[in-house]
Amino acid sequence: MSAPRDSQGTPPGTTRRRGRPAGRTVADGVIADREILLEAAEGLIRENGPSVSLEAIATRAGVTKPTLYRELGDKDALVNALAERLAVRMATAVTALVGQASVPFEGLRNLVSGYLDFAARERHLYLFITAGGARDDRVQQALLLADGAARQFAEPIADYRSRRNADASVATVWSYGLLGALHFVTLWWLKDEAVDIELVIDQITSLLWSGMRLED
Amino acid sequence: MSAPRDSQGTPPGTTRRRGRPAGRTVADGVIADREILLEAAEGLIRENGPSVSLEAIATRAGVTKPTLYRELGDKDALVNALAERLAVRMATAVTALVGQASVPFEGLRNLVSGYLDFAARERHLYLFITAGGARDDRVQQALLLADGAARQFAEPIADYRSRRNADASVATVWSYGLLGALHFVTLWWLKDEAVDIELVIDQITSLLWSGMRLED
DNA sequence: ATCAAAAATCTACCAATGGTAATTTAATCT
DNA sequence: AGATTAAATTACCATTGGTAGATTTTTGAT
Repeated sequence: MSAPRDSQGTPPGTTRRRGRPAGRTVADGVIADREILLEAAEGLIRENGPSVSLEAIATRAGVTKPTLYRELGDKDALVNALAERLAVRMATAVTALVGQASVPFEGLRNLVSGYLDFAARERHLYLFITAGGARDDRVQQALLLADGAARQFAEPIADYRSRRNADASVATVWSYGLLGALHFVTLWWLKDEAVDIELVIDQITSLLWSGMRLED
Repeated sequence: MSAPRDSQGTPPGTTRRRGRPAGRTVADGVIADREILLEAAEGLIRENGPSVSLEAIATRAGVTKPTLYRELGDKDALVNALAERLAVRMATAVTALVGQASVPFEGLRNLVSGYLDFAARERHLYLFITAGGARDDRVQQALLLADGAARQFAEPIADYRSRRNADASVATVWSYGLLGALHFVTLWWLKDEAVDIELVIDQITSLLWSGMRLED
C-alpha cells in the first residue's frame, strides 16, 4: 500500500538496527520466533487471502527475509508448518464432534459437518494450505492436509471394521477417498456457498455411508 | 540448459526476423497456432514435469511470449485450455470403458480403473492441471478438471437414480465427492505406486458403491 | 503505382518474488 | 581486552509472468 522507499519494510525515515540484537543468546527464543512468524503468516492470510509473500510475512513479524529463512527453511517448509498447525486444530475440533455421536452414522455425519464448518471458518487458510502456497512440488501440496488427516482417520476405520470382522485393509485407501470427497465438496461449496449446507452435509454423508448403489 | 545469449530463444548467431510474417493474414491460422502452442506445452510438461515457463512453451512453439499471450491470454487461460483438452480425452477414454459394462457396479469399477490408468499414463499432465500451473486463483485450480468431469457424471447419476425412483438431487454433490475421492486416491497412489493398483481400484470402488456402513 | 493505416511479431523491458551473499553488530570465550 | 561466533540486516541475484514500443509486412484507399 504505502510504498516503502526501501526493499524491506523499514519506515522511510529511520534505519533498522543491524546485526545481532541486544539480549539475545544462542537458541534462546527460537521457538517463540517461529511462532511469531507463523502467527504473522496466518494473520496475513486471514486478512488478505491465500496469496502472500514471504517478505510481507517477515515484515509483519518484525524481521527480514533471511531471518525468516533461518527460522523456517523455505516457503515449502512454511506451508508445511502452517498445514500441520491447521491439521491439528481441525482434527481437534472434528474429533470432539465425532466423539459426541452415539452411533457410527452420526459420527460420520458430525465429521462431515465439522469439516465443512471448519473450512468455512478458516476459509483463506484452508485454501492457502490445500491449493495455495508452495513454490515447487505443488503436487503433494493438495495432500498436505490430507496426509495428516488420513492417518488420523485410518485407525478408527480399521478399528470399526475389525470389531465387526470386516476387511480392515481398506482403511488407508478409504481415508484418502473420504478426505478427497470432503475436500472437493468443500471447495465447490466454498466457491459461492449457494446451496444449503445442511443439504450438502446430508448428501455427502449419505454417499460415504451408504454408497451409490440402489440394489445388490 | 545451454545458456542462450538472448533473453529469448534465439540461436546465438542469428537474429530473429521481426515484424509481421510473410503470407499471414488476419485470423488466418489462429486456431492452428493455438494448437501448436498447446501441443508445445503438453510436450514440455510430459518431458520435463509439471513446472514449465511460458517462455519455454513459446520458444518450443517457435514464437515469443507476446505471441503466446495474444493467442492464449494469460497463464491461467493456458492452464484452462490444457485442462479442457485433457478433460475431453479423459472423459472419452473413461466413458468408453463405462459403456462396456453390463451392470452398474461394473460401470463404476471401470470408471475408477479408467481414471487411475489415464492419470498414470498422463502423469505429468494430470499433476500440472490439478496441482500445478496457475499463477493466482490456484483455488479453483484443483477443481478445473473436476468441474468439467463432475458435470459429465452428474447426468448419469441423476438418470440412474431417477429410473429407480430414488432422490436424484444428490447428483451434483456426489459428482464432486466421487471426483474428489478419485483424485486424492490417485495423487496418493501416484506418489510411489507402491500398492497394487487392482487392490486400490477394488477398495475405492467398494467405498463408492457400498459406502462405509456395516450395519443398518 | 504510392503511400497511409493496420496487423503481427519481436526485442527489451518492468515488477514481483523466492532465495542468498556479504556485511554489520553484539554476545561469548579465552 | 581481543578473537570468535551468532544473529540480523542490507543489498543483491535469478526466474518468471506480463507488457510497451519498435519493426516489418500486408491491406486498402487514392
